[in-house]
Amino acid sequence: MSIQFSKIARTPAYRALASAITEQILDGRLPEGAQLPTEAQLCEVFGVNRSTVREGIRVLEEAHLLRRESAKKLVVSRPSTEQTSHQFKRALLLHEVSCSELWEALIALEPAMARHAAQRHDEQLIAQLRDNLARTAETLSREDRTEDLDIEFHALIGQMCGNRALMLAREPLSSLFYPTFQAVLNRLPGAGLRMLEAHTEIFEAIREGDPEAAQLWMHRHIRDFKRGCEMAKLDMNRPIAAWENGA
Amino acid sequence: MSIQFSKIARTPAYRALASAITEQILDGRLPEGAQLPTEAQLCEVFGVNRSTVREGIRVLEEAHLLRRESAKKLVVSRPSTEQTSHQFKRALLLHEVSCSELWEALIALEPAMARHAAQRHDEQLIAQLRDNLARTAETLSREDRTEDLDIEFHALIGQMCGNRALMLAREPLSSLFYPTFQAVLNRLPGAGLRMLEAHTEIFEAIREGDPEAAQLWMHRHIRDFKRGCEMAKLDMNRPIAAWENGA
DNA sequence: ATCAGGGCTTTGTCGAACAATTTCGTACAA
DNA sequence: TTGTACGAAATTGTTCGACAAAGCCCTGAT
Repeated sequence: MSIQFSKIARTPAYRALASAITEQILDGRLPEGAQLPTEAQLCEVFGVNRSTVREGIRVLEEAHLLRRESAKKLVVSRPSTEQTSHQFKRALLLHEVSCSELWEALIALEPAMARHAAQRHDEQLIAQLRDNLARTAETLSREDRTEDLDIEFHALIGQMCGNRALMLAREPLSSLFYPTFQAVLNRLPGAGLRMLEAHTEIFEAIREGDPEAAQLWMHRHIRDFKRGCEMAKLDMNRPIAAWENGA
Repeated sequence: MSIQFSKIARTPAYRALASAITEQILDGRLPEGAQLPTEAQLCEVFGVNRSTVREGIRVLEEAHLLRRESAKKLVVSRPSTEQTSHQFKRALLLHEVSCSELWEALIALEPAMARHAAQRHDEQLIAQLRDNLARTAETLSREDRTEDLDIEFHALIGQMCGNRALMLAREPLSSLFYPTFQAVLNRLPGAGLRMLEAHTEIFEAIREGDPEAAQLWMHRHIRDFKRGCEMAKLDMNRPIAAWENGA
């Protein structure tokens, strides 16, 4: 019988350093906002050269576990919603996920979020929603950037439902849909008005604290959108593409 | 009137380098699998020192846009499902998202996925599901690692629905729920059997290609799980915690 | 006490070097 | 001609040392 050997794991020092710090962050020994030692001190602690330390820090910065607060203050951080959502978006983009895949995910999430939003009463967010509707009505007459207000409307509902897991999952999907929104609104004359009507119904349901109605109208709204895509002759099976303001 | 100045963006060279390469990857000039020049060549191209080049590469590696294929072969990569899902999980963990938030997201996603799964006919995945059920039945008598099989069952349905957006959103949520599954199964004697029954119904619906039934049973299954948490006296408002095998 | 200035610290970047390992090319053997 | 083994070159991971620029702190003058 022969002895079994497994491959020797050759971990570079910069990676070992990054892992060591990551571990301390994840188990709470390094809490959010804690300031890290200087590069020179890290050299001593880990017994490696500054170049190596710096490579390790790059890794952690990109993972958003560290960030620079000022030019020479490196602190422990937690990945922000935007950062996480940005990573998610990029992955979906590179995998060339199709519009229908996105849409199927949205129609699962958005109605649920509207439902939860209706169960909360946040006067400030209700006011923001009202304001959003007013601006939408106004821009409709000018045929101008309506899609931005659509995105905003749904984002506000996301905030209102107060569920970070849902928010984190929804935001990238919604934002990747932007070019499609744009296309539908441009090609279908009645789409903007129809959108405003649906938004209004959803808003009313949320304001009155009626989860069922909010969910139902949101479901209709999203379903309608797909119909809009079909009427605008958009190919839902084509992969989504990045749009200028953020990939 | 005074001239307005905006802050001068002082981008470090390693970051500029990372951005330049990222851009080329995102717009397709550097396709998946393409091999990058050596560090020395990158030094020449960008006119910076090798240390700087290396810091830039670390950034891209951590973003999973580059990976080492062999020790000295650096190729363009797209973030894998596991990598993206890992980032997502870590973010949810660090933000101390509560069990009920996770659950609300899952009950929005899982039934939709079961529905889509029932609309496909993948004999191989159906066979895998059948096998999973058999193993679940077997382990039930031994009270042994049933939670692993639960995770696997839902993952298989995720694969079956064939929607990568849904899969990417669901996987981290499900996996973060692991310790909770475990707790419920340990504390509630009948929970394992009840789970198996629900899985069986879902499986049958999918096998018969009945989307409505698949969705309905999955919904019941997830709803039941919350009930299980309540009966097991688990506090759903407590933040989720990492479990040993992967944070 | 407040403010300005100067010195120290720290980061970003550079250049050069070396060990270990991989890859390549070549010469040799079948 | 093909296959193989050896040696050389290339490449990465890492170290050391250095310097400019920018930020921070302390002190001294007002």
